[in-house]
Amino acid sequence: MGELRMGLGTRPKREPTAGLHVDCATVVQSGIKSRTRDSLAKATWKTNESPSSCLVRVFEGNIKTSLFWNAGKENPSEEDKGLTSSDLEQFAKELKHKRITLGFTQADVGLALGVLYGKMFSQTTICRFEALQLSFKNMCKLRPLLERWLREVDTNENLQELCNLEQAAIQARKRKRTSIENNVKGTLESYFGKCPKPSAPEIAQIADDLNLEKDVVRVWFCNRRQKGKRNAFPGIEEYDSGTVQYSSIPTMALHNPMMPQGYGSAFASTLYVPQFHEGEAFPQSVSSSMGRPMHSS
DNA sequence: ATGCATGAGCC
DNA sequence: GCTCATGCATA
Repeated sequence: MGELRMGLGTRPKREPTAGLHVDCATVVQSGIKSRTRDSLAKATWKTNESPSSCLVRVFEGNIKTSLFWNAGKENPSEEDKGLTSSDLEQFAKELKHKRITLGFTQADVGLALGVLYGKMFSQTTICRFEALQLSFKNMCKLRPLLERWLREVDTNENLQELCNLEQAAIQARKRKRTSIENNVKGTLESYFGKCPKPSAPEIAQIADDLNLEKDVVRVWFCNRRQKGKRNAFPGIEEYDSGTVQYSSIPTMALHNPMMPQGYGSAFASTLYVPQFHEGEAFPQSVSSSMGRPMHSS
């Protein structure tokens, strides 16, 4: 059961290299794999086989498909290369449309990727993919997998059951989440406006001022920077870390003359803009006039 | 849908 | 100690 937890219960470790500690050769020889997708799940589901043993088998199948995934990684031709942002934009729409049409949730899709290809993703990631809120590179990387799901989901009636199975194996993992008050967030934003990359002492100072833990502040800045780059599809950046010109947060994200045409509304709408609240560091007008036009779904 | 957190990889 | 990909937890 230890192995099972490793594969399905715990967060998948960063990709290929150390992710799978099971002897793949052994698994490959077991000859279990592809039948999984056809009838195994449905059959075992109804035959009283314990979920765990069934899952072990599903997992074994995954290992082989993950080999496929790993192999694909060495073939960058399809990744960053031929993909344009409008390709991605269109694909994301198609994905979402089909997903909804077929009655799948974002979580279902993430789970399905795990079941089918051995690389599971969370609802969060699928959501961000659909909303084009991942980095360009990340989008390119995920697209092939989702594309395959798009094609295979039609011919795979057992998918839903497999997903249900897998879901049952996911145990609740506890993690803390600090909640930062809105006014404090506003202050952090203003600090960020002056300096998006504070040094350790500066972080300590800020933490002290705001009565937060240093780590919380550090992570907040990391996340804030990442958010600024999240939609950094070629040509778009919220701020230029090289040319020190941070001073007025709101304005920098405002008009972006460099916005490539292909990005259109979807990208503009996902470009992050700080949200300020009443009585905070920055005038409401700036952020509210900017808003996020149409957030689908 | 999004905020805060984690961890691998890198400098 | 940072970036980046990713996800739990929650609004």
